Amino acid sequence: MRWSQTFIPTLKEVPAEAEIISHKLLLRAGLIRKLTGGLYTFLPLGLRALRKVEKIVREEMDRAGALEVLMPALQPPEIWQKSGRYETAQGVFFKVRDKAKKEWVLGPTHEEVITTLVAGELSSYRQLPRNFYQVQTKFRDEIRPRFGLMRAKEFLMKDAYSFDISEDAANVSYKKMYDAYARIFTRCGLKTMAVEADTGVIGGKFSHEYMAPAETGENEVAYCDACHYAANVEKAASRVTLKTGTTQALEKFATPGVVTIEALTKAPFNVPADEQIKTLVFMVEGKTTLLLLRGDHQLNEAKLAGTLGTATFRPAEAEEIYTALKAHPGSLGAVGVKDITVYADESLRGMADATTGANEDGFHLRHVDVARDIVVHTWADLRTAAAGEPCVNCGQPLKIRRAIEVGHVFKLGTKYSEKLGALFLDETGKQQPAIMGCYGIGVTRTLQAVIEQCNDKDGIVWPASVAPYTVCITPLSVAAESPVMQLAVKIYEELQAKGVDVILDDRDDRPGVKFKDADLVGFPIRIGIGEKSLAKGEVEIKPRGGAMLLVKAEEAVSQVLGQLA
RNA sequence: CGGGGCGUAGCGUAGCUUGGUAGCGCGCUUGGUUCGGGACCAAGAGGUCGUGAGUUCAAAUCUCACCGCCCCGACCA
Repeated sequence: MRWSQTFIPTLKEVPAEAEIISHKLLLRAGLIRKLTGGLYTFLPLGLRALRKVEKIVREEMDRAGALEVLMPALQPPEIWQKSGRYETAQGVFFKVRDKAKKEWVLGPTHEEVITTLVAGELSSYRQLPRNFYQVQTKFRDEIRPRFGLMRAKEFLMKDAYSFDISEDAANVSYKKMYDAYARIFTRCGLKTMAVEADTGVIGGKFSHEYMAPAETGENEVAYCDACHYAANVEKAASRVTLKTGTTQALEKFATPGVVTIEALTKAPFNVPADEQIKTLVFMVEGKTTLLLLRGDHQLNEAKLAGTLGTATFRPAEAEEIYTALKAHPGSLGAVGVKDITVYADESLRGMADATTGANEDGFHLRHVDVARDIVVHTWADLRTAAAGEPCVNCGQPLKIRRAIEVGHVFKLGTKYSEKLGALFLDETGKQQPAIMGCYGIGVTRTLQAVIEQCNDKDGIVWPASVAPYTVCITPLSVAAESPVMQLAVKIYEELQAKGVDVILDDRDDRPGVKFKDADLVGFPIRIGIGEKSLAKGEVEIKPRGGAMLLVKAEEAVSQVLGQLA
């Protein structure tokens, strides 16, 4: 491609709408343009890079034995009613109506469609396992689209769905996808880590997320360098360091005006936060519920949802709290509480000599022995793991870093196959629901994650595998009869003949403009051809972010091919 | 939806407090000089100042409503 014949609208200045580096570079390098919030047009260069990510995804999915299909983006609400997600996924749908006023939904995901297909087409264990995938536009009415392609209303996703006859077989399918994902991201030049994840509203038994570490990521990952434990903080566990003390008689003491953990740590009380019990009041499906945590710990709502088996809960209002405990927040406790369900975090098990609210405004209790003084209905892991806490596996301190979720693999089980009738006959002639897995990669998000990880002060530094063009030839004179341009065209044609994606910057611009643009867009290799070096029979080969190499003109093509190999 | 910020030419912005001819840089057009890291000179084109009401002799500027965008939180690939 000749630069003058394509469309690469680079920007010197950063559009005000962009906050993070990858979003700025997507706009500045002329890869995308915004139509409106959360909706973007891919320009020729951006589309080329996107297609390269897609190609890698397809190759690895095919290699893993998945079969490509293409499902409708427009879906009937009936299948969502069948699965039960018409209600639970309510918030994400874009809905449309046809001429007859019938409602349709734009697909946010395709479990319902694929399971309906399989229900009709597969009926014997002999036909399984099967794994279908597609690369398709998804529509989600995101609460808050942001960061360009990172979270958009419409985005390109690779989704795959596996169907198996047994748990063991399903685990094999899961592992295949898990491994394929690692290869996909590695080939895209993206550093990722697979972490244990919460399954959320999709449901299912377990899942892993592929996380691309980046300061601007929307997720936090807890991980251990010593044993390679890694989990989304929504899911991450840490070991408990037991705080025990001597058991003495309960004692109520006055704490006028003290309504925070923090205040109680100060003089004259001096009670360390990790010796306090934090009492939270939640309304769980309409029922008042107490949650107990150590004073220095934070509630993890994803874990709470998992423990409760429902996501229908909220912090109680002030009046509800007073009605239940006859005290206001800051003086709450669970000592002596009856008739209210109490959930306690594991870190409190066996705790003694603790301090907690007395359920009387202005008073706390000390010398609390949890086992002796509090009736706990359910013990569970309810706290958010924090950096420095001991790893559940090996006890070494956990670290926490931010990351971008680029892929997610789920072991689903039979939730959808049962509801939508994806049943098969086993060897004994017995009807069984297929065991499913589902697997997603945000293709557009992956592209942006690559840019977020691969850039410097001058622009993008593309991995060759996903660069829109791998080589940019920059002749400093573009007059057709000039030796510089003639050599440029010759090298251009030779590289094209070798199947290299090459762009020839034939614009009649000053060298500085061309160099800056090439750096901004970030082509992996730039071949500079100017009169000075050509006088010595040499051309410049400049890897993006690497050192320039002077080579004989006739060796340029083989040099470049060697570098790309 | 809650909290915060912002809408002025394709992009980045000044002007708004204290109402009175809409300004600058980049980009764009034409001509000339330049030509190895975002050139220079000259002449131009381009604006319903987000929209609608209101106050006023007069509104980018003051008031109200609405719309849109960005950031923080809940959601997710």
